Amino acid sequence: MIRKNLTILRIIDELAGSGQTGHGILVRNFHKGHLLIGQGTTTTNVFFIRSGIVKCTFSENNDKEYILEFLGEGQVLGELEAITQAPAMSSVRAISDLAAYMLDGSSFLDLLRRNEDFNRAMMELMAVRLTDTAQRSARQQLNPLEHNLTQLLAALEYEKLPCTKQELADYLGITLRSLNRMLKDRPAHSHKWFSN
Amino acid sequence: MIRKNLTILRIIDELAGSGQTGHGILVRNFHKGHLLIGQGTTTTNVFFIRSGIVKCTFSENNDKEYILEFLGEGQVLGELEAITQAPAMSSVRAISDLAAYMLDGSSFLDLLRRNEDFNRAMMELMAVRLTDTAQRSARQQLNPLEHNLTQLLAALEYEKLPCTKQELADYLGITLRSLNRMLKDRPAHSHKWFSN
DNA sequence: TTTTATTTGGGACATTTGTCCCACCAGGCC
DNA sequence: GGCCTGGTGGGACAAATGTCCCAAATAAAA
Repeated sequence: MIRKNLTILRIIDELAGSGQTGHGILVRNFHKGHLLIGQGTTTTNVFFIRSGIVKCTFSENNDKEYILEFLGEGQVLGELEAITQAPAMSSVRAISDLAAYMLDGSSFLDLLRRNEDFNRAMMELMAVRLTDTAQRSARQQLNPLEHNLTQLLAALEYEKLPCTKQELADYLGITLRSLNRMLKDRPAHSHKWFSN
Repeated sequence: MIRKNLTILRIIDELAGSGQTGHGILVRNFHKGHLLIGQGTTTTNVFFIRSGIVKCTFSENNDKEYILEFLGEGQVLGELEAITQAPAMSSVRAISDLAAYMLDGSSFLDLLRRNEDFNRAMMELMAVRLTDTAQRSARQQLNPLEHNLTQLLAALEYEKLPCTKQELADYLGITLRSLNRMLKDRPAHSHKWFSN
């Protein structure tokens, strides 16, 4: 549900600590709600989450928005844009206070080229993301909402994701109204997941 | 619509031709309908399409199936499984006669490690696939079907994809009945896209 | 050619989902 | 307190989608 990647985090931790320059890796803090990347804009930075959670969203008619994924500890932001040299495909916003490493795109590409372990780790990260993204997309189409909702609620029970109902609906790709309806008609389940 | 990647194809073409061994790269032909990778099975091979088209599908209750993407010239199959060492996340089936390069997983990983150009090209390929997959997923949720259908038909007009209506429906994540309905109620458009 | 599947096209009805609208509650602010 | 704003919960109706079922056209097999 909330994607993480401790391998990458460990590598970056070490790199940031070593050498005087820390390989151009900075540490920055952002407060909840801060927009790290705006869909369609040209970002030059790559981030690595130390702590906190962000949501990646995509919108088209800009009235509705779809949540692609929630990223947590060790996850990378802006790599796709750095690699393809294209404007950001999605927006990324902190939904909790955030601590992250930050470095510019060219340094990131350098790292990819020179550090074999890092290269390997990024390759795996992208492969996993790709399978996860594809699977979620497929499941969302194949199963009735009822089923997807059940899965989601189960995942949320121990992930304490600080998000609103609207965000849950956006994640499921449905309207808030539909979400409420399903929660209501749900057999005697405790939806006390909203610990926020 | 049909993903391709000439850069990769060029690299593999050269590799396959050089050296006596051709770096362990074989050329194989498959006929339409052949299953190259079965969801859930453990594949050890990686393929590079020389010509022809395949469809990648995912199914859960195995009665319905969702089409993740159509891959053509230069595209790679089985890389995700080789990289993550996990069983195949989707099935891949030829929907036209096919010619492809083939090599085993460990050779592929070697290539990734030793050949910088190849590494770079694969990195880009995965990044592009990731953005495309995510975007398609998002669009499918955000827009009404009517809109998605229009897009799809437009793409098909010059891509002459040899697939059935059922497959189109599977790609859109809807039932065949729904697809027919939309095609019928469609303003005076010529859906003569079925040149097959 | 006859027979058998596969593919395609659609009617009728049940279900699901969206849209519009209203109401309640809690926290921050004047 | 009163006043806003954002999050929440749900009624009523319209629109979209699925399910079941049947029929014609086309392709494949005998």
